Amino acid sequence: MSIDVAVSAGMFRLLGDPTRLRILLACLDRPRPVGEIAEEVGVSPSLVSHHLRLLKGARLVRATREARHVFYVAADEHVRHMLHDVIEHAAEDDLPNTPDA
Amino acid sequence: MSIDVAVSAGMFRLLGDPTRLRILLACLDRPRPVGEIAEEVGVSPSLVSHHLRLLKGARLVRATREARHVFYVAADEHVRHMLHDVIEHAAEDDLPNTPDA
DNA sequence: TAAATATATGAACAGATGTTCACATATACA
DNA sequence: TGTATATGTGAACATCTGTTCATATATTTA
Repeated sequence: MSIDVAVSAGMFRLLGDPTRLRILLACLDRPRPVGEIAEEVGVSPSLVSHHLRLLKGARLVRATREARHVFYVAADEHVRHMLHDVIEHAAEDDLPNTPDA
Repeated sequence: MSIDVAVSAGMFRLLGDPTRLRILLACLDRPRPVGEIAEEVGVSPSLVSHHLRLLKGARLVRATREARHVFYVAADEHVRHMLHDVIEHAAEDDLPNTPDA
């Protein structure tokens, strides 16, 4: 009945790389081909492919082949919601109440 | 107006280590002293201290000194909510629909 | 089949990261 | 002050991880 910390930490670790997080954000709302993601994020298609493989392995994205292109999307609403949530937290400006250094 | 990906990724990276995640979970609901956390997680107080410093630096926990002990708690409801959310996602059993390897 | 486009993969390297250990600091009490 | 308890810190080390580069696979069209 205990929480599977390893699995949760694994997910967090994947989201912990800025490049990989940008890649996931790039295909958060609609399916997008690897090349397009690579352009938007500003890295090589090869690197995007590497990262997408990890994200797919963790079920954070789904892949769909269509002709020469492979489209990737965030796996489900849960992923979208989670991402939205943390981004919101990160967006909070530094509060003035920081008592101790 | 763009998302601060670096900050979000930084938070995720911190949560991405199993030991550190366990430490945060140990003081998620109520303030707890370092030694107690160390015992529960099963690691040295030194290591707990190292990790708590990082968590504190990211405002994921708050520290309160009380006599010889220093109590740590999850910083706010946002952190608690976020953690709860992802753990829930991780708890989802492997779905049977895994089309392609 | 051959060529072109799109994506995937493996090896290799540099840099980051978690852990340990020894020691330092802080607080309380005799 | 001196001792005991609780926590913090720095260096050192082994391991992990992101990135690059070359190359392989897949798909379409000529």
